Amino acid sequence: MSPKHTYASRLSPEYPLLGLLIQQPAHGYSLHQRLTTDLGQFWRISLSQAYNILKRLETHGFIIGQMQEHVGTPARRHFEATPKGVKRFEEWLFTPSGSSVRAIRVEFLTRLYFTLAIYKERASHLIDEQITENHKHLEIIKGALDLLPLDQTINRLALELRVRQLESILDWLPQCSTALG
Amino acid sequence: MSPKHTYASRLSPEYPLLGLLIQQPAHGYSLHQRLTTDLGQFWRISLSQAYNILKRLETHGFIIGQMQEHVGTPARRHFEATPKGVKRFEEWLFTPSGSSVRAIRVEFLTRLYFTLAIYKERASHLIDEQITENHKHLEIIKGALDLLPLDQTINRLALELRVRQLESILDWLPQCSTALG
DNA sequence: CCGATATACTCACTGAGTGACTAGCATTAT
DNA sequence: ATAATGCTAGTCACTCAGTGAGTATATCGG
Repeated sequence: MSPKHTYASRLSPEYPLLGLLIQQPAHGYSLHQRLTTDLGQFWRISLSQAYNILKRLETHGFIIGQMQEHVGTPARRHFEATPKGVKRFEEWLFTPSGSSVRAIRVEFLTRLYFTLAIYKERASHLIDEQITENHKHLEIIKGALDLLPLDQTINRLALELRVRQLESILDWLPQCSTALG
Repeated sequence: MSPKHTYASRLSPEYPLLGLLIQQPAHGYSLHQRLTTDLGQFWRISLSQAYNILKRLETHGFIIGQMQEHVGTPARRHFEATPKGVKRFEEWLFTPSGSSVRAIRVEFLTRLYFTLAIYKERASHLIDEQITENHKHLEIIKGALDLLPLDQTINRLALELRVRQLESILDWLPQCSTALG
């Protein structure tokens, strides 16, 4: 009955949606609105995709939805997270973000948002953790670049770009601390 | 018979695969190997995904594959691009890359690789075009940042990161010109 | 009363990406 | 000699990502 595998990567839009639902139960439409206003600079999903994800979260038992017979408005389903859903969300929230550029932009910022909202005292630790993680990652990339033959022009350019990107992230991360106070 | 829509975005792995096939016909396995060695720092797809894409390219008529009865080795299919496939690839190659971070890392570098390999004289134009495109994009992001209320903490952080990322790309782009000589 | 816009959601689809599986051949270790 | 390992070559069935068209009601200005 229940799906065998659940592939959803840590960057999946299912996590911000689940997190918002934990903060406040809602129906699909308003949930999507909250996502596009509160996290709109790094989460942009269509309304229908939001509904797709809600459907999946429900079949996995992470949320439950019930019809709300509010007279005068179109029928709508009110969703809230189950304990299982809360557990899933918190497990995600407490596992370190990847250090790829995309992971920082999307995964780390999302985790920072919810950490600030729910577990504010952990936020500064989250940032520090990410800084050391990125330093490590930067060294690895630099090492790979050293090993790459000089005639691998395009691959070298790609790595040099990643080095610059990671350095600029490391410049930016301390700025996140200003969001704490 | 033929599919109604073809959504494949400009960042789709179908383009590097198609491009490599145009350069040199091959069977799936060796094609995948070429991708992971020649473009491996920005294209990482699994073998089965490569086969998925080859299958799609074939049903769309962009490539054709025929069994190769080479005795002594397992049966394998030899693919080559059709004129329709070449047309599709070149249309993609000549439309400007997006200026998102991901588009630069993946789409622009891929286009640069094939431009250097096939139309070397266009490469410097490609780079200049991308530089002006990114300058424009940077101004747009900066404008959006100015308009964003100060209390939109997370969204502002996201935009500030994008500004830094775009600036570091603009530092990096001139370096690509060294690949020309 | 009419049309535009906002609310609220469904459906069918293409495309991205994974992981388990099959199978032949070659090399290496025992 | 043979058993184990690993490379070559590919298939299959699946989940997840994301789009676009379509449905239907409510609200509000003119």
